[in-house]
Amino acid sequence: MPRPHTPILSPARIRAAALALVDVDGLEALSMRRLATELGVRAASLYSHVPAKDDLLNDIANEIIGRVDVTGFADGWRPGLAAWARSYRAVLAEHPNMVPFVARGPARRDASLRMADAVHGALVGAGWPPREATMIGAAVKYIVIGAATSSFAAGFSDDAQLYVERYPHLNQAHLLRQHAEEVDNDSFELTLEALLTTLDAKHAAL
Amino acid sequence: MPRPHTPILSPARIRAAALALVDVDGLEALSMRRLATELGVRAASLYSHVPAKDDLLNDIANEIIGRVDVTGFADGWRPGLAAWARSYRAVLAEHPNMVPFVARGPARRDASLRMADAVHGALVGAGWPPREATMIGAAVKYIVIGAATSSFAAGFSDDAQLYVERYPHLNQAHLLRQHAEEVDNDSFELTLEALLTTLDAKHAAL
DNA sequence: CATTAAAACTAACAGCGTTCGGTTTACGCC
DNA sequence: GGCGTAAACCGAACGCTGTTAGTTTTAATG
Repeated sequence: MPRPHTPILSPARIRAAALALVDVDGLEALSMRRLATELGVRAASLYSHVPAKDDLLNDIANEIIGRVDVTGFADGWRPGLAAWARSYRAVLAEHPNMVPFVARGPARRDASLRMADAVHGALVGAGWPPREATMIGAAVKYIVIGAATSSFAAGFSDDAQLYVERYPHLNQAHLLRQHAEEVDNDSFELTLEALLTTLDAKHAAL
Repeated sequence: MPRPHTPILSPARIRAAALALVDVDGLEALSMRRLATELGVRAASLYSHVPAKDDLLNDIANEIIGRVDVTGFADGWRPGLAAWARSYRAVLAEHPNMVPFVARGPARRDASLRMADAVHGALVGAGWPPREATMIGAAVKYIVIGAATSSFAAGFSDDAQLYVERYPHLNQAHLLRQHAEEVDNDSFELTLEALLTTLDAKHAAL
């Protein structure tokens, strides 16, 4: 196939197809050949638009992080933190298969730095010492990344018998999957609220 | 090479070599051929002792989780939680390159289930309702996994110029790497203490 | 209209996980 | 003590992977 009238490929189109593939079939299902097939093209053609698979994934991760909302800090550091954390988690939850990749090498990516810059700036502006601000940003990130990576309940089996025998205290564990989303959400909120409450006290004592 | 006088390989020796390789060169550097070379053997020979690469990694992950100490609950639920969380984090910190793998598919692995069973049992035994106990276990896991995966400060560059220009609030970020361990530790402790303090209040109100 | 460059292609390389079948030798059994 | 079995290792191969080189066709540019 020669050069077509209008280009079949573009970086944006490749990213979109790759993300769709990852969302549906998982990160390990993404191969350049399969991605090319999905786009009606051969693998080598992708390299006219994307330097390498890793760069492609990095660009996608950047795009995802860029969707995190940090505008909530206009209402103060506390509502700002809460809104940021929930938006962060929601954005990751839309692409759970990308989370392992997004969680790695956090800085360096422009969107991550912009986000960190906005958060740090808002906290320092609200009176937090820089070092505290750094720790607060890290703490929220831990909770969000942890909640996004290890969606707790999802890993359990539905098979009741498996647990009753060897793990007596987990005798209700087979029910977890049905309430997974709710349990995960409540656990996240519990952790986040705990942090915010502690920070409230700390900020008042500044 | 024929059958040797004393076997060169064993599952335990293979696991040890694989973990050493991952620790030194990263998860993606682990290939069956390279692992075999490290053991003075050819790749095919490994399959007499290990069903597949994925099973090997799962066994290693299981071994790692098995080292987490849950005996602290003998002193009560609060010191127990604190000791468990710190041990959990310390165990993961010894093998940071394994964390992405360990964090996936949390249950199913025997050691993970034993750990969850011990924690859940201790919490329920201390008067926490089962649902709260589940959430508390999940919350601690979030914090530990989050702290272990996204060692916050490590991702920043040492190049000051990079930050000053485009991310004004991160103008001290280039110093982070030098204090990375300390910042990470303090952030983890901050989050954990926040959770424990909130749980204290909740437990008193039961 | 000639030239350049873009966008796709085919073919290939090295490395991957894994399987098959073969060779040699240690071990259990009579 | 000899023998059969199976353990332990090996070479070769399959189909997959990311990536590169070189080629072909055509759109865009002077």
